[in-house]
Amino acid sequence: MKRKSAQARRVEVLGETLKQIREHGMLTMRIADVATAMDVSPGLIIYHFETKENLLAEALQHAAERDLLKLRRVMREADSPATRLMAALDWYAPTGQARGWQIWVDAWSAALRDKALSKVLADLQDQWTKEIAAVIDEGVAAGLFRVGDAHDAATRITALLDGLAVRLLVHKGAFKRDELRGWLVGQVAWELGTEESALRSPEASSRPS
Amino acid sequence: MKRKSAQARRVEVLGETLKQIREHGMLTMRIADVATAMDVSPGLIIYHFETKENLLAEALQHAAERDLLKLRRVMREADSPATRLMAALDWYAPTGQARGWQIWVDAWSAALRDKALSKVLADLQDQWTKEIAAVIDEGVAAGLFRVGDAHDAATRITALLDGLAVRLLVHKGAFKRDELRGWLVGQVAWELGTEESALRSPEASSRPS
DNA sequence: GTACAGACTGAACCGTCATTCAGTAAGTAT
DNA sequence: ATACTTACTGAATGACGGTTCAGTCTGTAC
Repeated sequence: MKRKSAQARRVEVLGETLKQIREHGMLTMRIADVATAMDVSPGLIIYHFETKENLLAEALQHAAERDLLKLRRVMREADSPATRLMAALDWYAPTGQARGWQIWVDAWSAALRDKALSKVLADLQDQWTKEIAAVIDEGVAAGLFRVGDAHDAATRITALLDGLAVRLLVHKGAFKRDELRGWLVGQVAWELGTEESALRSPEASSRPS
Repeated sequence: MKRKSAQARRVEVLGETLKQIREHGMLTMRIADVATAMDVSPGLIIYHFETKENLLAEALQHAAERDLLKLRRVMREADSPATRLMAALDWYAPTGQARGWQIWVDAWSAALRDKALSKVLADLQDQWTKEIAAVIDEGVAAGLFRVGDAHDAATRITALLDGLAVRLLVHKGAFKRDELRGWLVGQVAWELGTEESALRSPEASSRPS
């Protein structure tokens, strides 16, 4: 078998662990499955992570960091506050089988009884909200948005998205994905005192002339 | 030991199961603990419910029915559409240790991999949304509210509440409980085209003269 | 090439439950 | 009283799966 540096192996294990969490759930996922999928022995996982609990915590942390990096990349690619904001929300919103979302719902539940996980989630939420609040502030500074408190508005907007996402996960037929999109646009327009047309689609506002 | 009718015993077991779920989580809760708490043998639980999976599904169903009854009772006690709506939302909102909420977050997570649970949750969500939509319609008929689609508005309002509740569960210090209340009032006022003062507090609108 | 560190194996171990089952006893009908 | 149903016991069972550990192997340093 191939040998790898501890660092590289750990990252590899974390990735496979996240896959297994998505497939089998955070608590019901088995170390043996992670090992099998990597064509490696169960002992190796414990060798690198000590305990399953530890593995899960590090996997979540890893996923959180990955998501935050991705969020920043997504936002960097848009060129105005309005498009940046919508790009972030569109990425956050559940799409397809909502791969990413399942992990966070599992995590919410597990975090109810695990302080370490709870900390990871709280930090993630804070970062997310701050990123969104920053774009809003940017829009306010540019005279595009009007808002009482950017951080509060960011909290409400992302909370609405969380709530709608969960509904869709639990009950696929509750509403359509583009209804969700439309509601989100309406909410943002209201929160930020701007025109829906400025948010409606990436194209619409990236060609303002 | 006391013998009871199967019916009575089942209800008793379901109640204790819900307590154990709140304390230890849906998946990690043990049948032995339910039995011990009831001063009864583990075999009894299986005797009445066949399997743990079955027990959990029935417990959730039981909780859902309990909550719906409670919701209707809460709403019946208020006397105008505005107070009825806010009474429902206030009861739904997480308070104190958010006892009720933990179960539903666990359930969301478990439902990702279990069709039976998923069905229970989907039905519960539908019922909830319909109840809220009905009050909104009532308000519209009375000329108090103005809204595009009552069911959609109800979905958005309850989704926002779900999202905010989860945030509070995960990160207690994210915001204050009365901030949540305030945001909710603002959202409802906007959705329904009414005055915040009509919703602000139960007293305010139950003494309209 | 020799030595060493540290990645890795995989079989065995062991605690933890859900579930089984043979038996007991409390109600009920006759 | 007698027979019968059905709630209930509690010790045994068996599967599952995280963790251990003694030993192997591989890359690297000298």
